[in-house]
Amino acid sequence: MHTETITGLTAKVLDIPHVLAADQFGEIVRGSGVVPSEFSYRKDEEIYGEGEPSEYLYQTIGGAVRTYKLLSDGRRQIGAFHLPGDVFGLDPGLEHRLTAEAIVDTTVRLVPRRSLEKAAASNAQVARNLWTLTASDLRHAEDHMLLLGRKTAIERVATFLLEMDRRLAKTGMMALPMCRRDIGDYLGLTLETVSRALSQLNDQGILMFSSARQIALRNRQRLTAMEA
Amino acid sequence: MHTETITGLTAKVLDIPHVLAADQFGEIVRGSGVVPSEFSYRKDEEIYGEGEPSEYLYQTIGGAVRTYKLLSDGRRQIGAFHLPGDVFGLDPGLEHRLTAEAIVDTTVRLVPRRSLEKAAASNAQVARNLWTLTASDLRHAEDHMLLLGRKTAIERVATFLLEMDRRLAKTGMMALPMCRRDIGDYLGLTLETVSRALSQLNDQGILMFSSARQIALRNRQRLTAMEA
DNA sequence: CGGATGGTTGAGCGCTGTCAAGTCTAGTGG
DNA sequence: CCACTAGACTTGACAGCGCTCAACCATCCG
Repeated sequence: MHTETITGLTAKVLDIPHVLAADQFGEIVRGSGVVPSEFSYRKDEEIYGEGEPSEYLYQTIGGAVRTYKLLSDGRRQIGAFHLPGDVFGLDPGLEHRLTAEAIVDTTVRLVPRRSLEKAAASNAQVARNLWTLTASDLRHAEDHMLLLGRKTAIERVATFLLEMDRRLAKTGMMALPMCRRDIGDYLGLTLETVSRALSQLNDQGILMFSSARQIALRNRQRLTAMEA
Repeated sequence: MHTETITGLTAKVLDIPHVLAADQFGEIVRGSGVVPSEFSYRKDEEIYGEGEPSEYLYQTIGGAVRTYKLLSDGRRQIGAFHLPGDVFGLDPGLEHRLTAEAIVDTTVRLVPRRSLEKAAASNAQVARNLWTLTASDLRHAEDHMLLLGRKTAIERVATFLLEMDRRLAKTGMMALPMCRRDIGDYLGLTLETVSRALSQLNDQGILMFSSARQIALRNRQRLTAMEA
């Protein structure tokens, strides 16, 4: 049964504050009467490209996804990381505005947009959930503009750590799926600057590495004070 | 009659590419059966504050509005400028996520959110228009994240000029309503850096000042090449 | 074991910020 | 009508944060 899986995810989604108060994807899927498919992507595989027709709405089940834009010379800005439970791919135009790639081997659930549009036309709750999902993305983007435009390197990294801690820390320890370059491209920094900031926080005892990507926050209060 | 005013605005709105293909505000208003009120604000007057309950949806009629976020020490990131025809204030949670202020003396049309919510519950077209408005904001925010995270100062200013030229140039000349500090806080730069970039573009013959805020682009092609 | 990928750290530089002085403009009152 | 003032803008000098380039180290996987 799907319900079991969906219910399992609901608890997870509730942990993600930027997805408001409910399992939007589950509600949308149930409201539209469509059975979602599952699909898997290998590490670094493209899920969809910027400019391609937007045909599906996705939910990450396992793994992690980055969505990004490129400048002509290759400079990259990652707009968001999509962790288990997160919904992505909802570009309510005809085309995707960012490229989506699997950061590690990733499984997603997906439903055709066409059936969502159809359901939204007659089911106000589905329409509202779709709107709320877009609004969540907007909220994140607004916060991220403040970070990119006005925060210093150490403040950006502090904000990033708190965001990831909130979203994927289970046992006080977080396992980052992305490399330093991805973090840099998310924060508008170089990978070296990210590395230096993390080392500095380690030296100050604010975090502890068990490996480069296994990080435990040891003092969230000081980190919160640093994010400005 | 309202229709006259609304029709007058429609032509204007069509000039703004990030508002898609229609006068969303007008359609929403008509679909909800509410008569919008008008209200005026003086230069630098606050329209709503971050964290306040979001009670109205606004459309700029005359003047200009900035929406921004602040860090605790006063650093400011302007998320968007709202020029005549633009809709703002649509934060689909309970609270506004940014502060809105009039940049110059400004007149807005406004409708209560409550009546929109009500209309959206039964009128799918109203719901879709609200969603589309939020999606337009998201698209702008995604583009702006790329600018803030990855573009150089001169590229940011070039992008800004092309955006403003597109949105408010009438006779090949644009009259900027905002000061250099506002531009800097929009582009993640200081006002001095903005001023230097504009001077440089002037020296290169890419633009021409008739006064500090009256600017004519003389070579859009070179400017487009500079925005990366 | 050896190579590849990812991460850390150092040295030096450059872009943009800071601080400051000077100019221009618009608005105000004499 | 003009002097005065305040705010906005420009420009210069200098400094510093974060980038570039480079070397080295760690980990993973064949």
